Amino acid sequence: MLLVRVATVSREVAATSSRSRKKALLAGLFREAEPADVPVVIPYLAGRLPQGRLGVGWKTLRGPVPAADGASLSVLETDRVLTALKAVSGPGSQAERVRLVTGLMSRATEEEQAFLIALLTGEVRQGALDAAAADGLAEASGAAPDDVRRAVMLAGGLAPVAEALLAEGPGALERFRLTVGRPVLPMLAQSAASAAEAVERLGGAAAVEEKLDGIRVQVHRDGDEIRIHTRTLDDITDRLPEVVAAARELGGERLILDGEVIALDEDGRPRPFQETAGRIGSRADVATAARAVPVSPVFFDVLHVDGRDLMDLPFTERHAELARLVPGPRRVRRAVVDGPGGAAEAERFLAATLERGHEGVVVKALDTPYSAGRRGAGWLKVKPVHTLDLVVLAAEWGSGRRSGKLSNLHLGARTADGGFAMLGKTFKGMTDELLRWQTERLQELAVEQHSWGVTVRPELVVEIAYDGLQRSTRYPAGVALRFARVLRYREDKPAAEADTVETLLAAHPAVAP
DNA sequence: TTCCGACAGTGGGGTCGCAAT
DNA sequence: ATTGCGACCCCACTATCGGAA
Repeated sequence: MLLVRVATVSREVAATSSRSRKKALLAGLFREAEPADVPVVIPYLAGRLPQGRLGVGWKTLRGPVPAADGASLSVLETDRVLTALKAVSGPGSQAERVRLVTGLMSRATEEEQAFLIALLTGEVRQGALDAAAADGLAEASGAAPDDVRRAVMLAGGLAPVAEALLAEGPGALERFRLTVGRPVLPMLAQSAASAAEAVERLGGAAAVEEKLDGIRVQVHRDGDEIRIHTRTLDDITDRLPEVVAAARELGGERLILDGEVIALDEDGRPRPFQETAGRIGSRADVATAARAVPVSPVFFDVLHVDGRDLMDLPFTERHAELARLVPGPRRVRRAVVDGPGGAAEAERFLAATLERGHEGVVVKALDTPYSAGRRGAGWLKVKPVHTLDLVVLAAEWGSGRRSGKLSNLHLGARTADGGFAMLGKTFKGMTDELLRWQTERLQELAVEQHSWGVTVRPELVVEIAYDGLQRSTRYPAGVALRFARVLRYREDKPAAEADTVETLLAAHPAVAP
């Protein structure tokens, strides 16, 4: 198959807002693909590279390359070049990457170039990715959409399912079963404003579990063989020797466990997320990193035990197995609440959890199965929200559906000398109406136009929600906001009454520099 | 007919490893 | 030794389509 077919279909998918039309377009091309093309075409149309990321980003792709006149590049030739690109390393590798990319681009038409750039940067914004591709695959193969999605989730990706389905038909789906050693997409949680609201929404008995601010892991044990995967299924086994050792101490020979890895102090209090993340990101000298910042696994779910799949069982039953296999200190603390006092009890558990230094809680329905790969309504996370009144210092032009709108705000707090210190940026929490309004308002306040946006007179006050402070080397106060989002503008409030760096630091003494 | 679940898009800060400077 | 890029951790929120109610 020629690359131009994929590029054209991607453009057509992007052009329609109808999801059923997107699905039909994807299905059409899936049917058209030869068996040899399938492992490449399927990921391409889901906006992914079969090789994963290649070490090529915007900067590497910046040089414009004259486009080819006619479409001659095949999907498989493209894939061969990108496989070669992935293998490049060592001194001179950057020049070699540029050489390979330039060679590929020079053989591509303008439309193909645009698609390749989007693919390489991971920004194929066609309004249809994993879920749409799975549905398209179902339509193309005649399999039931739910069965395809389940197989994709169990396989950890679309490509193997697509190959089997298109070669053998719907019967091939039976092969995709939960397998120890093969990671499954983890279940995610929705958000709730309070523990009481979460209990209310679940309507009935619920488990309230502490939410640890670490790295999500899925641990597979097959006898002495241990594998550890992240939320995106990356294998990080080699970075976590102490977690491997801990997993060997558990009950059961063949297990799949879900949990969090976190750095704790001697007294069991959590260290800042930045320390856990730095430790788990360290690959070069694991032994040294592990001595400096040891981490612990803490589990909250189990998907498989010694030949029995537990994913479809109610949480209560899965947790009973977990308690049998994993000792208390290696399990997340929890309380089961029920009845009229349940909401209040959940709030008390949340308060106690925060007191111990943790991030919040996850409230879980007791009767729901493990919805792998989904943001299930049976898990609701609750974290405390802080707010500040900050001053807009600048705003950046948005992209995509926000083109032509001032979107990303630079946020400042007042300083002792009467100026403002930037604490971070945010683009979150804005409705289309608010984007329109702030674009107009900020243009009125603009003192300087840049290619990236505008700087403004520091007069507009905006109420910001955030999850906490983190240390920063980038911002002048030495701290930055974590997960900042807009709640509302405070036109009633002059900038002179906005919050100060001093009060912010006082509110987060543990993080203050 | 209205409601709501699921997806995709729009980007945020930090940290590490690696290559280039 | 420092700097810049890319990958990958953490992530919140809104708009929209289409099936559920």
